Amino acid sequence: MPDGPKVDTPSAAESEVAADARELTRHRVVEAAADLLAREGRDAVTTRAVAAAAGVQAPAIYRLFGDKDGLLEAVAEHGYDAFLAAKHVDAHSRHPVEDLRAGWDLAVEFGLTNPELYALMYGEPKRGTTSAAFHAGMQILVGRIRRLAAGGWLRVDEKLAAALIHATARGAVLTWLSLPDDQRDPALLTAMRESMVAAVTHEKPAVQDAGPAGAARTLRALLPEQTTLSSAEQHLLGEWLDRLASDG
Amino acid sequence: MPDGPKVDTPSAAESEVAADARELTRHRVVEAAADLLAREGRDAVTTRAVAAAAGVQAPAIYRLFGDKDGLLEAVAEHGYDAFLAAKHVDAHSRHPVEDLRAGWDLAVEFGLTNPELYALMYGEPKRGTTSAAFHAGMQILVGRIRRLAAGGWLRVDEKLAAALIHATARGAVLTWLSLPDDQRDPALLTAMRESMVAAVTHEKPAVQDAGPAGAARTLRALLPEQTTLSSAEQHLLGEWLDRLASDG
DNA sequence: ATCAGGCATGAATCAATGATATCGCCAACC
DNA sequence: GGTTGGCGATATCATTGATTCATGCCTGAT
Repeated sequence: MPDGPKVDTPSAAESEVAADARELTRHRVVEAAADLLAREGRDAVTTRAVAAAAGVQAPAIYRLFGDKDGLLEAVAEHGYDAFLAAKHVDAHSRHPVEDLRAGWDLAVEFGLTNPELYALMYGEPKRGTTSAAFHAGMQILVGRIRRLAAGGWLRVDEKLAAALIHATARGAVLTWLSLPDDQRDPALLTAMRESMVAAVTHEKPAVQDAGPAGAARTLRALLPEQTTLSSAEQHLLGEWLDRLASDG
Repeated sequence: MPDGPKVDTPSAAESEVAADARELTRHRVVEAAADLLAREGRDAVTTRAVAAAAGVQAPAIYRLFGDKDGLLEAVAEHGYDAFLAAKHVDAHSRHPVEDLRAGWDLAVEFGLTNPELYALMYGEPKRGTTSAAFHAGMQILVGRIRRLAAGGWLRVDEKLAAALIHATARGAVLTWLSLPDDQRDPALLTAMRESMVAAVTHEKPAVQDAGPAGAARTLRALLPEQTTLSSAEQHLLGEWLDRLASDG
């Protein structure tokens, strides 16, 4: 059973130049594989073809990535990073809902720009759970969702919002890529996006006043309507909300 | 170059019993492959394993289906037909929009019930264009869309509606299957469905009144900023807010 | 400066798999 | 009854993922 790619262990006496060389060949192999994938499709990405394109021997791939799946994983991560680096995302926009749209568009654009890579990452369901690139992509959205929530725009749970954003983007991209060129209607993408925005956000923020105090005031007023907390919990919650409301 | 599966040609002199026998073995092979796929996953579906399970020789598969892709295509079509036959869809319901919901639910249920098969059919984008099962699945929705259009419920183009329905279902299923069991929230499916309904039809969405959930979500996101409560109080408050936020 | 050890290199190699070739038999058609 | 065509069966080829093994180099210690 292979231990996976060798990594620097604290006890290992490994020179830095060797580690650098290793990182260099690793990068070369990943780029060769990514190029092969984008240029000739997934079936062209064989260990032999990658090794030949990168100028290394076949066993080197297994030393570097453990197995072919490890290589593909590295390719996915590299492709995603490269795309994000090229787009230099501007973190803040005027409106959090606009940020949401921009984030969704970005995810979709990644799929449309790198169809083979996207199919690799999000085609087979099983890969989703373990992929590092999967979480990396989600993480970008989490920050925007948090700001939506802070502004009182979020219509649903944060986790549900993340799932909705991802699912709509995934369906939009895969469906788009499935369609022949002459049937690809850009309206599909905008419709999916706006549908997602409507599902995830309110038209008006649920809280008028900004900051924790404002949110606490709003929740305090609506507290009698809730049915999930016990009366004791509700009572204590009410006191805390009063303190928070008077804090600002 | 294989001509694909042999079919009855008008000029061919082929006895009916031979054709029946052919159909029988064909069916047996398809079922063996489908069983293998559902039971042991896609990687277990090798030509040898299928041939052994069906009690035929490996070359028989190629005589019947042309190549492995033809076999998988047949498996997809068979699986879809079998699912629809088992559900005996009632064609007409009281309301065309309800029909739309039912059709979407059906498509999603198919995916959740046959994850491996669904990944086979809708995982890789390229397969979508040529697959017969792909069009068969779409065709069922087209009828319902037509009735929506006849009733004046359709908000968008019929083709766009079909694409939207398919894309939302595809994203919902693949995302659902990607999530580990403990993170699968049924609300994702209903939210995706209602989002689709809102995008496709004129039915006005049930305006869920704000309620405490929205304010709870807002306060939850802003909780780290508050300075009034102790960390223990904040922790417990966070848990309550999570419960309130996911209530709506 | 010398030497021991580990690690990468390079070739060969294994096992699994998709896909065919070939041969013979049996049944159906003329 | 002869012939043709399809099917069963065995063997086989080519590709590909993955591994083994011996060799040699380079690092780091003595």
